Amino acid sequence: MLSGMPEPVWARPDPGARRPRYTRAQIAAAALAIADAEGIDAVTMRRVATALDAGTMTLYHYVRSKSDLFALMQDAIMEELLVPPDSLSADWREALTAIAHRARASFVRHPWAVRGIATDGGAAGPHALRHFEQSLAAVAGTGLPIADKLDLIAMIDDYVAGFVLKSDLEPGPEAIPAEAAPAIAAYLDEQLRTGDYPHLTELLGDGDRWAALAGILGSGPTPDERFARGLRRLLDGAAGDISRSNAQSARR
Amino acid sequence: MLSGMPEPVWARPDPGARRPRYTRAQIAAAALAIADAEGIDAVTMRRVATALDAGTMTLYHYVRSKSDLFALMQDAIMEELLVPPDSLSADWREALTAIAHRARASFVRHPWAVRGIATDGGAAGPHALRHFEQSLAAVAGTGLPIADKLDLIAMIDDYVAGFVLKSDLEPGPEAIPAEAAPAIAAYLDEQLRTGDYPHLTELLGDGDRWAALAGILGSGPTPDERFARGLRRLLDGAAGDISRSNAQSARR
DNA sequence: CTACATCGGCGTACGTTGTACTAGTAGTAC
DNA sequence: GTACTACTAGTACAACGTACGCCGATGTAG
Repeated sequence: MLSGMPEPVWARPDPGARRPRYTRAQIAAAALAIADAEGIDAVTMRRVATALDAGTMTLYHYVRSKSDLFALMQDAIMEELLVPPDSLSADWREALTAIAHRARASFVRHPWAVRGIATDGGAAGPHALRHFEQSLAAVAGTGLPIADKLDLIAMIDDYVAGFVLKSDLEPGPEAIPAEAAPAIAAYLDEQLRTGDYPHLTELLGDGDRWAALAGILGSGPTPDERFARGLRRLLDGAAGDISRSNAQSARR
Repeated sequence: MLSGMPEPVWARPDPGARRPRYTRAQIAAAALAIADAEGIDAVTMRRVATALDAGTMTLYHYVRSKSDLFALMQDAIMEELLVPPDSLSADWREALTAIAHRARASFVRHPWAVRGIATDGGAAGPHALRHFEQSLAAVAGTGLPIADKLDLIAMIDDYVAGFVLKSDLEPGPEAIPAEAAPAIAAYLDEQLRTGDYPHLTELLGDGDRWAALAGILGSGPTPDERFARGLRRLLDGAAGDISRSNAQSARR
């Protein structure tokens, strides 16, 4: 992802060079503002150009393609996702927890960024580098061999991405339009009546399945609690491995 | 997601009704074949219609929109992701592990399915229901209260999605075209020279950063091992919670 | 068998998208 | 001033999703 770089190189301008009217950062910021305000689908080349008061094709002197622009936007998100450097705890669990929470918050604020991760390389831009550096700093105190450190970092990143994608962004039953609910309820009843879903049937009971579902979902822990709990479990597991690993290397 | 249903209701055809030439399942299968062979971007309404030997607009008698077709494709994936019913272990850890591994394999085979999760509701189609039922069966033996069961299930789903998205699908350094490598290496060197990346510098050393990076990535555990390890950690954490929970309820 | 009613099939067309091509313009160095 | 070149941008095109509306096949009624 060469294009993840902040600016095209022009430290020594060629003779007769003309100063660009925009920076890549400006363009990314404009695209980001549109995405935040109207959704990622509203980000078209024409739209971004208009927002910048430029001709559409002018953008193509700053980005190679639309996915290039997208990579720029991703990197801007990676900046937002950085933890203020001084606030990073020396304790690796606290530090990783802080990083994870901040990352989740950023991705929830910009849902398209999560979905785009697999499309473009995520580790390319300079701010992604910084994020990685922060993660390295966080796990520095674990005493783990380097491969295990990287593994731990990746695991946290994976967990955050998965949680946001599946738990935070996946539309819940509340997103179902009211007029569609009866049809879905009938469909659910029909499926359950087949007898192929014993556990689901037990879960939802015999009465108003719709109300039962809402009740169960409403009574459980909040997403925040669930996120924290899952993270704690991962860190617990890692801590176990770490103490085992340290005990082993001390024994040697 | 009303449209997740397998067929439009026409048990009692209207007088003079004509029998449809296709089923929604056939259309989904055709779209899926294209997606697998040429990528999700190759799935256009025209392309799918051509594959079915139909006019483009004919599809719109079976699906309301393209995203509707997409939902159908998603549900087809959910079918592939089901564990053969009899092979589900009674041990909750084994059962969840089997489900997770199968899910990962399916998503890796069909990368677009992961990315689409947040776009359309994931829990809508009939096969998604079955997947949920299987998960419920898997955690039946935990003795957990229902809310915690659901939490555990969601946690596994989240982990799988995150791992596939970030670790399996994210293009690694090997995806970088050879001609771009020197430029990126130079950029990396430049960034490191700023001194803002002490841990990263330590990690990559002073010599050929590119080779160092490749060496580290190559020496670590394989993705399969990493997936299994993370899963084990999650389950370890959950097992700890379970034994605590059981001890507490026994004490009462 | 004929006539009718109905709905599946699909050709045409429109607005929108990303972006290739190309010509023009304006800022900088001499 | 002159020349160079990078920046700017208009036009154009292929491909997309899909609204609209006609046609004809097909099952039912008589």
